[in-house]
Amino acid sequence: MAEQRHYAALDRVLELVVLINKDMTESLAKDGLTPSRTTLLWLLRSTGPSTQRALADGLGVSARTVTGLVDGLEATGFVVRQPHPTDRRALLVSFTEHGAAVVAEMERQHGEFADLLFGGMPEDRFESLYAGLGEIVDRLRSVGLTFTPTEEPS
Amino acid sequence: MAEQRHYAALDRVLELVVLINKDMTESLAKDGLTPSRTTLLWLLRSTGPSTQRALADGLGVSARTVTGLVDGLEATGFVVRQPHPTDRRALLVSFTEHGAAVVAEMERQHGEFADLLFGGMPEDRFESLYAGLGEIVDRLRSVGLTFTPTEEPS
DNA sequence: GCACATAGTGAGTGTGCATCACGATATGCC
DNA sequence: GGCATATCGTGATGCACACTCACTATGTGC
Repeated sequence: MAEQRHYAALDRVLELVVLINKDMTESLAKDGLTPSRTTLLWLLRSTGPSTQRALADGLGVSARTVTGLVDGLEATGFVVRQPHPTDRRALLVSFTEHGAAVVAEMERQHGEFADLLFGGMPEDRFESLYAGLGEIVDRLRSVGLTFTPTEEPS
Repeated sequence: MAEQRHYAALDRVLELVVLINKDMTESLAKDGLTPSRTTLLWLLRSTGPSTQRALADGLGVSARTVTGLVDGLEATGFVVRQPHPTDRRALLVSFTEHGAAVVAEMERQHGEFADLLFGGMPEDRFESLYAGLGEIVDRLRSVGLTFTPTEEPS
Protein backbone atom coordinates (compact mmCIF):
# COMPACT_ATOMS: atom_id res chain seq x y z
CA MET A 1 0.00 0.00 0.00
CA ALA A 2 1.31 3.40 -0.96
CA GLU A 3 -0.42 4.78 2.11
CA GLN A 4 2.10 3.18 4.40
CA ARG A 5 5.02 4.78 2.61
CA HIS A 6 3.24 8.11 2.52
CA TYR A 7 2.64 7.86 6.19
CA ALA A 8 6.34 7.22 6.81
CA ALA A 9 7.28 10.14 4.60
CA LEU A 10 4.95 12.42 6.51
CA ASP A 11 6.64 11.32 9.69
CA ARG A 12 9.97 12.37 8.24
CA VAL A 13 8.56 15.72 7.30
CA LEU A 14 7.14 16.20 10.77
CA GLU A 15 10.40 15.21 12.34
CA LEU A 16 12.12 17.75 10.16
CA VAL A 17 9.68 20.38 11.32
CA VAL A 18 10.29 19.61 14.97
CA LEU A 19 14.04 19.36 14.61
CA ILE A 20 14.40 22.62 12.77
CA ASN A 21 12.13 24.47 15.13
CA LYS A 22 14.15 23.24 18.00
CA ASP A 23 17.49 24.04 16.47
CA MET A 24 16.52 27.56 15.50
CA THR A 25 14.96 28.36 18.85
CA GLU A 26 18.00 27.17 20.70
CA SER A 27 20.57 28.92 18.59
CA LEU A 28 18.54 32.10 18.80
CA ALA A 29 18.44 31.95 22.55
CA LYS A 30 22.21 32.11 22.61
CA ASP A 31 22.07 35.56 21.05
CA GLY A 32 19.49 36.64 23.59
CA LEU A 33 16.73 36.48 21.02
CA THR A 34 13.35 34.82 20.82
CA PRO A 35 11.71 33.50 17.64
CA SER A 36 9.30 36.40 17.28
CA ARG A 37 11.86 39.06 17.91
CA THR A 38 14.11 37.41 15.36
CA THR A 39 11.36 37.36 12.79
CA LEU A 40 10.96 41.07 13.32
CA LEU A 41 14.70 41.61 12.90
CA TRP A 42 14.65 39.56 9.72
CA LEU A 43 11.83 41.64 8.33
CA LEU A 44 13.51 44.86 9.32
CA ARG A 45 16.61 43.75 7.49
CA SER A 46 14.71 43.38 4.23
CA THR A 47 12.64 46.53 4.58
CA GLY A 48 15.03 48.96 6.20
CA PRO A 49 13.85 51.39 8.90
CA SER A 50 10.10 50.97 9.28
CA THR A 51 7.22 52.20 11.33
CA GLN A 52 5.81 49.79 13.84
CA ARG A 53 2.61 49.73 11.85
CA ALA A 54 4.51 48.50 8.80
CA LEU A 55 6.19 45.84 10.88
CA ALA A 56 2.87 44.71 12.30
CA ASP A 57 1.46 44.33 8.81
CA GLY A 58 4.57 42.58 7.59
CA LEU A 59 4.53 40.13 10.45
CA GLY A 60 0.78 39.63 10.39
CA VAL A 61 0.38 40.49 14.05
CA SER A 62 -1.36 43.28 15.92
CA ALA A 63 0.21 46.67 16.47
CA ARG A 64 0.22 45.99 20.17
CA THR A 65 2.34 42.90 19.70
CA VAL A 66 4.92 44.88 17.77
CA THR A 67 5.08 47.42 20.58
CA GLY A 68 6.02 44.57 22.90
CA LEU A 69 8.56 43.05 20.55
CA VAL A 70 10.25 46.37 19.90
CA ASP A 71 10.24 47.09 23.63
CA GLY A 72 12.25 43.94 24.13
CA LEU A 73 14.58 44.50 21.22
CA GLU A 74 15.22 48.06 22.27
CA ALA A 75 15.92 47.09 25.86
CA THR A 76 18.48 44.54 24.71
CA GLY A 77 20.08 46.94 22.28
CA PHE A 78 19.16 45.48 18.90
CA VAL A 79 17.07 48.33 17.57
CA VAL A 80 16.22 51.94 18.32
CA ARG A 81 13.01 53.92 17.97
CA GLN A 82 13.34 57.32 16.31
CA PRO A 83 10.70 59.89 15.53
CA HIS A 84 9.33 59.67 12.03
CA PRO A 85 10.57 62.62 9.99
CA THR A 86 7.17 63.61 8.65
CA ASP A 87 4.50 61.77 10.66
CA ARG A 88 4.63 62.76 14.28
CA ARG A 89 2.37 59.92 15.29
CA ALA A 90 4.76 57.31 14.02
CA LEU A 91 8.09 55.91 15.12
CA LEU A 92 10.82 54.54 12.91
CA VAL A 93 12.48 51.37 14.07
CA SER A 94 16.04 50.79 12.88
CA PHE A 95 19.04 48.66 13.76
CA THR A 96 21.71 49.57 16.21
CA GLU A 97 25.20 48.59 15.20
CA HIS A 98 24.94 45.60 17.44
CA GLY A 99 21.61 44.59 15.90
CA ALA A 100 22.99 44.85 12.39
CA ALA A 101 26.01 42.78 13.35
CA VAL A 102 23.92 40.04 14.89
CA VAL A 103 21.69 39.85 11.84
CA ALA A 104 24.71 39.62 9.57
CA GLU A 105 26.01 36.77 11.68
CA MET A 106 22.65 35.01 11.48
CA GLU A 107 22.79 35.27 7.74
CA ARG A 108 26.14 33.56 7.79
CA GLN A 109 24.74 30.79 9.96
CA HIS A 110 21.86 30.43 7.57
CA GLY A 111 24.33 29.60 4.84
CA GLU A 112 26.13 27.21 7.12
CA PHE A 113 22.89 25.46 7.85
CA ALA A 114 22.13 25.09 4.16
CA ASP A 115 25.52 23.52 3.79
CA LEU A 116 24.85 21.14 6.64
CA LEU A 117 21.65 19.95 4.98
CA PHE A 118 22.74 19.82 1.37
CA GLY A 119 26.51 20.22 1.20
CA GLY A 120 28.26 17.60 -0.88
CA MET A 121 25.03 15.99 -1.99
CA PRO A 122 25.23 14.46 -5.49
CA GLU A 123 23.75 16.76 -8.07
CA ASP A 124 20.90 14.53 -9.21
CA ARG A 125 19.97 13.57 -5.69
CA PHE A 126 19.79 17.19 -4.67
CA GLU A 127 17.72 18.12 -7.69
CA SER A 128 15.07 15.49 -7.02
CA LEU A 129 14.87 16.53 -3.41
CA TYR A 130 14.60 20.17 -4.38
CA ALA A 131 11.84 19.39 -6.85
CA GLY A 132 10.04 17.19 -4.36
CA LEU A 133 10.12 19.87 -1.71
CA GLY A 134 8.77 22.32 -4.24
CA GLU A 135 5.93 20.01 -5.03
CA ILE A 136 4.75 19.47 -1.50
CA VAL A 137 5.04 23.16 -0.73
CA ASP A 138 2.90 23.82 -3.81
CA ARG A 139 0.37 21.27 -2.68
CA LEU A 140 0.11 22.97 0.66
CA ARG A 141 -0.30 26.31 -1.01
CA SER A 142 -3.01 24.94 -3.23
CA VAL A 143 -5.05 24.12 -0.16
CA GLY A 144 -4.95 27.71 0.94
CA LEU A 145 -1.95 27.71 3.21
CA THR A 146 0.09 30.81 2.63
CA PHE A 147 3.44 31.85 3.93
CA THR A 148 2.65 35.52 4.18
CA PRO A 149 0.02 36.68 6.62
CA THR A 150 -3.43 36.28 5.16
CA GLU A 151 -4.62 39.62 4.00
CA GLU A 152 -8.29 39.83 3.31
CA PRO A 153 -10.12 42.06 0.95
CA SER A 154 -12.06 44.47 3.07
CA MET B 1 27.41 28.03 -7.40
CA ALA B 2 25.78 25.15 -5.62
CA GLU B 3 25.40 27.41 -2.59
CA GLN B 4 22.69 29.39 -4.28
CA ARG B 5 20.63 26.29 -4.96
CA HIS B 6 21.19 25.04 -1.45
CA TYR B 7 20.05 28.32 -0.10
CA ALA B 8 16.87 28.11 -2.15
CA ALA B 9 16.28 24.56 -0.99
CA LEU B 10 16.68 25.62 2.62
CA ASP B 11 14.10 28.30 2.01
CA ARG B 12 11.68 25.63 0.81
CA VAL B 13 12.33 23.57 3.88
CA LEU B 14 11.76 26.56 6.12
CA GLU B 15 8.59 27.43 4.30
CA LEU B 16 7.44 23.87 4.83
CA VAL B 17 8.18 24.19 8.51
CA VAL B 18 6.16 27.36 8.82
CA LEU B 19 3.28 26.11 6.71
CA ILE B 20 2.92 22.85 8.55
CA ASN B 21 3.14 24.47 11.93
CA LYS B 22 0.43 26.86 10.93
CA ASP B 23 -1.83 24.23 9.47
CA MET B 24 -1.56 21.94 12.46
CA THR B 25 -2.09 24.70 14.97
CA GLU B 26 -5.19 25.86 13.18
CA SER B 27 -6.78 22.50 12.68
CA LEU B 28 -6.06 21.62 16.28
CA ALA B 29 -7.73 24.77 17.49
CA LYS B 30 -10.95 23.57 15.89
CA ASP B 31 -11.01 20.63 18.27
CA GLY B 32 -10.36 22.94 21.19
CA LEU B 33 -6.78 21.78 21.45
CA THR B 34 -3.41 23.47 21.55
CA PRO B 35 -0.17 22.01 20.16
CA SER B 36 1.22 21.10 23.56
CA ARG B 37 -1.96 19.50 24.78
CA THR B 38 -2.14 17.54 21.57
CA THR B 39 1.40 16.31 21.94
CA LEU B 40 0.47 15.08 25.37
CA LEU B 41 -2.58 13.31 23.99
CA TRP B 42 -0.46 11.74 21.29
CA LEU B 43 2.00 10.47 23.84
CA LEU B 44 -0.76 9.19 26.07
CA ARG B 45 -2.14 7.26 23.16
CA SER B 46 1.10 5.39 22.67
CA THR B 47 1.82 4.78 26.34
CA GLY B 48 -1.60 4.16 27.79
CA PRO B 49 -2.58 5.54 31.20
CA SER B 50 0.47 7.24 32.69
CA THR B 51 1.55 9.22 35.68
CA GLN B 52 2.16 12.87 35.13
CA ARG B 53 5.80 12.31 35.89
CA ALA B 54 6.04 9.82 33.04
CA LEU B 55 4.34 12.28 30.74
CA ALA B 56 6.71 15.05 31.75
CA ASP B 57 9.69 12.84 30.97
CA GLY B 58 8.16 11.70 27.71
CA LEU B 59 7.46 15.25 26.60
CA GLY B 60 10.73 16.61 27.87
CA VAL B 61 9.05 19.33 29.91
CA SER B 62 8.86 20.02 33.62
CA ALA B 63 6.39 18.30 35.88
CA ARG B 64 4.75 21.63 36.51
CA THR B 65 4.04 22.10 32.84
CA VAL B 66 2.32 18.74 32.69
CA THR B 67 0.15 19.73 35.63
CA GLY B 68 -0.99 22.72 33.60
CA LEU B 69 -1.56 20.76 30.42
CA VAL B 70 -3.54 18.07 32.20
CA ASP B 71 -5.53 20.75 34.02
CA GLY B 72 -6.60 22.07 30.66
CA LEU B 73 -7.28 18.70 29.11
CA GLU B 74 -9.27 17.61 32.12
CA ALA B 75 -11.34 20.78 32.17
CA THR B 76 -12.23 20.30 28.51
CA GLY B 77 -13.04 16.64 28.98
CA PHE B 78 -10.24 14.90 27.09
CA VAL B 79 -8.62 13.09 29.99
CA VAL B 80 -9.25 12.21 33.60
CA ARG B 81 -6.97 11.94 36.60
CA GLN B 82 -7.35 8.85 38.71
CA PRO B 83 -5.48 7.78 41.80
CA HIS B 84 -2.57 5.50 41.13
CA PRO B 85 -3.38 1.98 42.38
CA THR B 86 -0.17 1.52 44.34
CA ASP B 87 1.55 4.90 44.64
CA ARG B 88 -0.60 7.34 46.53
CA ARG B 89 1.58 10.27 45.52
CA ALA B 90 0.93 9.71 41.86
CA LEU B 91 -2.01 10.20 39.55
CA LEU B 92 -2.85 8.22 36.48
CA VAL B 93 -3.94 10.19 33.48
CA SER B 94 -6.17 8.40 30.99
CA PHE B 95 -8.50 9.21 28.13
CA THR B 96 -12.15 9.93 28.47
CA GLU B 97 -14.31 8.50 25.72
CA HIS B 98 -14.38 11.87 24.10
CA GLY B 99 -10.60 12.16 24.29
CA ALA B 100 -10.13 8.77 22.72
CA ALA B 101 -12.55 9.62 19.95
CA VAL B 102 -10.80 12.88 19.14
CA VAL B 103 -7.43 11.19 19.01
CA ALA B 104 -8.80 8.55 16.67
CA GLU B 105 -10.13 11.27 14.43
CA MET B 106 -6.78 13.01 14.44
CA GLU B 107 -5.17 9.83 13.34
CA ARG B 108 -7.52 9.73 10.41
CA GLN B 109 -6.66 13.31 9.51
CA HIS B 110 -3.01 12.43 9.73
CA GLY B 111 -3.54 9.95 6.94
CA GLU B 112 -5.49 12.49 4.97
CA PHE B 113 -2.66 14.93 5.29
CA ALA B 114 -0.17 12.36 4.06
CA ASP B 115 -2.41 11.90 1.08
CA LEU B 116 -2.51 15.62 0.44
CA LEU B 117 1.26 15.79 0.40
CA PHE B 118 2.10 12.63 -1.47
CA GLY B 119 -1.07 11.20 -2.96
CA GLY B 120 -0.84 10.34 -6.64
CA MET B 121 2.84 11.17 -6.82
CA PRO B 122 4.73 9.04 -9.36
CA GLU B 123 6.52 6.19 -7.69
CA ASP B 124 10.07 7.23 -8.56
CA ARG B 125 9.46 10.83 -7.70
CA PHE B 126 8.14 9.86 -4.32
CA GLU B 127 11.01 7.55 -3.64
CA SER B 128 13.67 10.17 -4.31
CA LEU B 129 11.84 12.63 -2.13
CA TYR B 130 11.50 10.08 0.63
CA ALA B 131 15.18 9.26 0.43
CA GLY B 132 16.15 12.91 0.35
CA LEU B 133 14.07 13.66 3.40
CA GLY B 134 15.69 10.76 5.16
CA GLU B 135 19.11 12.09 4.35
CA ILE B 136 18.60 15.56 5.68
CA VAL B 137 16.94 14.24 8.80
CA ASP B 138 19.97 12.02 9.29
CA ARG B 139 22.30 14.94 8.79
CA LEU B 140 20.45 16.87 11.45
CA ARG B 141 20.62 13.95 13.79
CA SER B 142 24.33 13.59 13.19
CA VAL B 143 24.84 17.09 14.53
CA GLY B 144 23.19 16.16 17.78
CA LEU B 145 19.63 17.19 17.11
CA THR B 146 17.31 14.57 18.49
CA PHE B 147 13.63 14.16 18.24
CA THR B 148 13.17 12.81 21.72
CA PRO B 149 13.99 15.04 24.66
CA THR B 150 17.71 15.07 25.35
CA GLU B 151 18.37 12.89 28.31
CA GLU B 152 21.73 13.40 29.90
CA PRO B 153 23.91 11.02 31.76
CA SER B 154 23.93 12.19 35.35
C1' DG C 1 -12.52 73.06 10.58
C1' DC C 2 -14.68 69.16 12.06
C1' DA C 3 -15.42 64.12 11.32
C1' DC C 4 -12.99 60.27 10.79
C1' DA C 5 -8.87 57.36 10.14
C1' DT C 6 -4.36 56.01 11.83
C1' DA C 7 0.10 55.34 15.02
C1' DG C 8 1.30 53.77 19.19
C1' DT C 9 0.49 52.32 24.04
C1' DG C 10 -1.74 50.97 28.75
C1' DA C 11 -4.52 47.49 30.76
C1' DG C 12 -6.14 43.07 30.93
C1' DT C 13 -6.55 37.99 29.23
C1' DG C 14 -5.06 33.44 27.66
C1' DT C 15 -1.52 29.90 26.52
C1' DG C 16 2.93 27.67 27.03
C1' DC C 17 6.94 27.03 29.49
C1' DA C 18 10.22 27.57 33.28
C1' DT C 19 11.97 27.55 38.30
C1' DC C 20 11.43 27.56 43.32
C1' DA C 21 9.25 26.15 47.44
C1' DC C 22 6.40 22.95 49.55
C1' DG C 23 3.31 19.05 51.32
C1' DA C 24 2.43 14.36 50.89
C1' DT C 25 4.00 10.01 50.20
C1' DA C 26 7.45 6.19 49.19
C1' DT C 27 11.76 3.88 50.10
C1' DG C 28 16.38 2.73 51.50
C1' DC C 29 19.29 1.88 55.14
C1' DC C 30 20.91 1.56 59.80
C1' DG D 1 10.99 0.70 63.47
C1' DG D 2 12.26 5.01 62.17
C1' DC D 3 14.67 8.64 60.03
C1' DA D 4 17.05 10.58 55.78
C1' DT D 5 16.27 11.08 51.23
C1' DA D 6 14.01 10.79 46.84
C1' DT D 7 9.86 11.41 44.16
C1' DC D 8 4.91 13.05 42.76
C1' DG D 9 2.18 16.72 42.08
C1' DT D 10 1.00 21.66 42.74
C1' DG D 11 0.93 26.81 44.34
C1' DA D 12 3.27 30.92 43.31
C1' DT D 13 5.70 33.57 40.19
C1' DG D 14 7.97 35.20 35.97
C1' DC D 15 8.82 35.50 30.95
C1' DA D 16 7.47 35.36 25.87
C1' DC D 17 3.89 35.89 22.85
C1' DA D 18 -0.45 37.12 20.91
C1' DC D 19 -5.04 39.08 21.36
C1' DT D 20 -8.80 42.81 22.40
C1' DC D 21 -10.40 47.13 24.16
C1' DA D 22 -9.91 51.82 25.36
C1' DC D 23 -7.37 55.96 24.89
C1' DT D 24 -4.13 59.88 23.36
C1' DA D 25 -1.98 62.19 19.81
C1' DT D 26 -1.82 63.19 15.36
C1' DG D 27 -2.93 63.26 10.19
C1' DT D 28 -6.45 63.91 6.29
C1' DG D 29 -10.52 64.50 3.59
C1' DC D 30 -14.63 66.80 2.58
